[in-house]
Amino acid sequence: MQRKRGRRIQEILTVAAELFGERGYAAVSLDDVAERLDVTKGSLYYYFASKDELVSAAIETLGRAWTGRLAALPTDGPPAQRLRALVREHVTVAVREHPTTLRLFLVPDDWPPPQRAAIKELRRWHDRLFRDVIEEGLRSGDFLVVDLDTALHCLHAAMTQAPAWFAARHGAAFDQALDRLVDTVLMLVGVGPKLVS
Amino acid sequence: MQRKRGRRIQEILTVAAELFGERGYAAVSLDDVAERLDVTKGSLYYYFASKDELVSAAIETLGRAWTGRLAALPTDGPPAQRLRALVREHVTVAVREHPTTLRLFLVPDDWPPPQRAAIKELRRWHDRLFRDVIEEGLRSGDFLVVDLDTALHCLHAAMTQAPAWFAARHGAAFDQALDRLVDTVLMLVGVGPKLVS
DNA sequence: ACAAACTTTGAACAGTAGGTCAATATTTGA
DNA sequence: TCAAATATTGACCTACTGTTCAAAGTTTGT
Repeated sequence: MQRKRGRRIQEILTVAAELFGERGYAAVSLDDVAERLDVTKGSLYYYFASKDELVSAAIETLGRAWTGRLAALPTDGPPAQRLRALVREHVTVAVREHPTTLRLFLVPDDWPPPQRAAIKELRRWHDRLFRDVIEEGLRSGDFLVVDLDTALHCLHAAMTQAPAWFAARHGAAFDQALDRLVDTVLMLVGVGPKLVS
Repeated sequence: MQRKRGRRIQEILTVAAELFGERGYAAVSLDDVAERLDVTKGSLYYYFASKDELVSAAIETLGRAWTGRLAALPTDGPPAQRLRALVREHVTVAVREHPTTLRLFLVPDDWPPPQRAAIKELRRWHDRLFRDVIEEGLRSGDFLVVDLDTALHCLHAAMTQAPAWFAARHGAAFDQALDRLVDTVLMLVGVGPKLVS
């Protein structure tokens, strides 16, 4: 059945994304991937033509799922509420479901050129989602930034690093940390505690 | 002469820090390092006993120089001014003098255990510098944060990612971008444009 | 000028990497 | 049940890795 093949491929991609996310492209061998799947290296070549193709597919699958989660959030309501939801969802997905894949978004230079394009497009997608909300908030006067691009950079940086800080927190501690992160990054767009400059 | 040996070692460490910063530990071979130095791999072993020892030394040298630059900044004046100076210096050093070494501070998991300790201590040092200034600002009422640790995390994330954004900017464009970054991250501690929450 | 100290080389070694493939095992469909 | 399709193996190849080291080249002090 084609179904079965699809599932097997998905299994492989999940494990691959995990490993590459943990240790990076160069530090993970196909033997490593195969071992975690309890098969031998040769089997991987039955599904993927090369290491590059495997990692490309892993990145794309993961990115598609992630972007889908963010795009599924409601697009109405006040900008501050929407931005909070976006940040919340992004970090939650990162920490809870893909705790080891931050590297994909972190250091594009880590990856061979063929993969960089895919990663950059993924980042562009995410950027779009956040940019739209912030632009709306700026128009409505709910937000205030020094510079939109810079604010987005900082926002993205904070979220990308978050999984590393949150790795050790679970349950209530995680929720608490997430609350604080959301409130803190909202300050980047002028929402929250105020102070005269 | 011992002087000459010291200089040679320094040359090697500079090149090594560059390369490891660019591509990470696993992706850089000793042949790569040797090639950029126009020597053969064997020569490196005359100065360093192993790849690990070389990379350890590179990290330590770089970290010492960097921390020194930050610690040399004046420790008087209003907190906002001091924090601005710290961010400015940090990003300037990163972009102008060590444009390719962000990885050292970015993904500790990239490095073998022996090196992680050194990197973490380096980060602790940096954290101290920024934490002290922010704490002073909080006491004096100049700053306002949701949570000190979270604000520091965000600040650090933004600065660490900065070299990647700034890589393409030179001259006036760089200064402008740096200004915007400094103003933006200052919002994390409640300084700048205000807005009711 | 020359010997001692310092530096670099290049070959060699064992281990591991990505990749290939014929042989084998398993599943599927009729 | 049995042959065709699908999936997995494990041995093998070549290239490259970190590392060692005897030999050769270069600097230095006298």
